[in-house]
Amino acid sequence: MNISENITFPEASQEDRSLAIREALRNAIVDRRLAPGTKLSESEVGALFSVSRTVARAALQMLAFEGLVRIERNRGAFVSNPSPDEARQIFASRRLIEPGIIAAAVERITAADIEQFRRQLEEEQRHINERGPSARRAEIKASGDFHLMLASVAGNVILQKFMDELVGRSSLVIALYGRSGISSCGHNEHLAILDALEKGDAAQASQLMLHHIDHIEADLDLQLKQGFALKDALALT
Amino acid sequence: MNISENITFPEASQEDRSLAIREALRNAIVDRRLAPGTKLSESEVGALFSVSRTVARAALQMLAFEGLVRIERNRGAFVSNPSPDEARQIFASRRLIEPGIIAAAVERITAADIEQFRRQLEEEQRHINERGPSARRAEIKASGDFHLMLASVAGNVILQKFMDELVGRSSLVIALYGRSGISSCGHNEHLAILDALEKGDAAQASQLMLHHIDHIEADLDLQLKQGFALKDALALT
DNA sequence: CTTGGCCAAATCGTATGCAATCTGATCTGT
DNA sequence: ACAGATCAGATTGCATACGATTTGGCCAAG
Repeated sequence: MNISENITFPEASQEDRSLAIREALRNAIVDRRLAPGTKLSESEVGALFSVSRTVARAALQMLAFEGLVRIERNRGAFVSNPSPDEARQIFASRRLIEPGIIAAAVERITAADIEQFRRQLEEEQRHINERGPSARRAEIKASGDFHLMLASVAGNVILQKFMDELVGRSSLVIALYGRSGISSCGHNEHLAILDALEKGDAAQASQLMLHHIDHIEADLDLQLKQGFALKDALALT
Repeated sequence: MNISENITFPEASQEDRSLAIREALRNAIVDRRLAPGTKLSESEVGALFSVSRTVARAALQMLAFEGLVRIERNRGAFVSNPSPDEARQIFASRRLIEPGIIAAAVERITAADIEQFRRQLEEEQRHINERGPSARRAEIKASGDFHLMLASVAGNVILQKFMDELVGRSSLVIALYGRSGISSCGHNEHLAILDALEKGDAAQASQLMLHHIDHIEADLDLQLKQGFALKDALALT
């Protein structure tokens, strides 16, 4: 039990490396640095992170479980290219789950939580103010984080896991089908939801959340891309 | 492209073997042939199914994602021992999701679906009539299958996946905390739900489903086991 | 010039080997 | 006799090796 061993900085890399790779790839996919359809070869991923194919493979399989990549037998892993129909199912699922999360969060939220939410929303505002593609990525990510924090406050780990998956897939869908202009309006809705939460008004917060999800989905170009779906049916299904 | 190659019987075993192992272990866990806390060593699982540790490990990791096993680093995989609190979260999640599934299913259910449901419910009834531990296992499984069929009819693959996980975990919880006597009353509730679905009455079907979930949860011994939770905090948490 | 089949390169699926870590049993010193 | 350290056995984490499958290009026949 050498103390020196424990003093080594909190073994960040010592942790499961496949988890770190999963996280890095997840961010890259959600940020759209990795375009849908991109092939993620096991050897390539392994080489990028200086690990063997074994651990790269584990990371890819985790992402496949989350729906962010699609694995075809003997062919490899590809960044998911969710169809418009899948996108609608994602938002339908969120409309079911998020009001329940609100209801649970209202019961448990603390003043400290609210303070943290406010800081998070300021961060979000900052990303909205800067323009440019990388700021837009950060904006999508920050917007997702708001919903994840909410799920965390709700205190139901299962719903939290579901929201993890749904937010990741939503970010991918927004990056794919989103129109750039209007998405910033979501920020005000986040603020309004937080205010309702602070007042303890679960019903209003739920209503606001539902409208918020509606707005996000309405901001997508799901109909026009049907011709697109035809094309990538030939290209990569 | 030899035709003879295609004629070879649909390579059922040639498919991913880890998926088959996952399924087998999943059934064993849900049927309670594998008790919570049981260690699932990679070598042991591999030997049982005549595969290498690699594929056994993949199966165990999939089960860990579903929450049916718990993997501790450098220690191995164990059958999950969900806490009463976790059980409550599972049912809270189901109360959110299943009414939404009902609403979607009402729109899409066909006469053929209803016919299939009726056959499934007859099967369920048969298991209830026989007594004995193996019949009880089959009863729990059949009851879960009803909910899974519902999710399948709803046509939302994401919710379907969530329900897969929730039903599996519920079965584990029921096997752990369930009182044997009353659970058969669930069958009538399934019938009532199906009737409401057939009439196209989504509101009533949702109400019935919520009550059904309430009844399942009320049938559990979640309070008394808190002393138990203390004990297994020392034993294997 | 087009079409079909064949072959090689690349990639995946799986088995196995080695190092690291944990468990729990023995041994020693007080 | 008991407490704590040490060591052996077992098990996991990871890397690598080998066979299987797919892919894309080349060559030949029509």
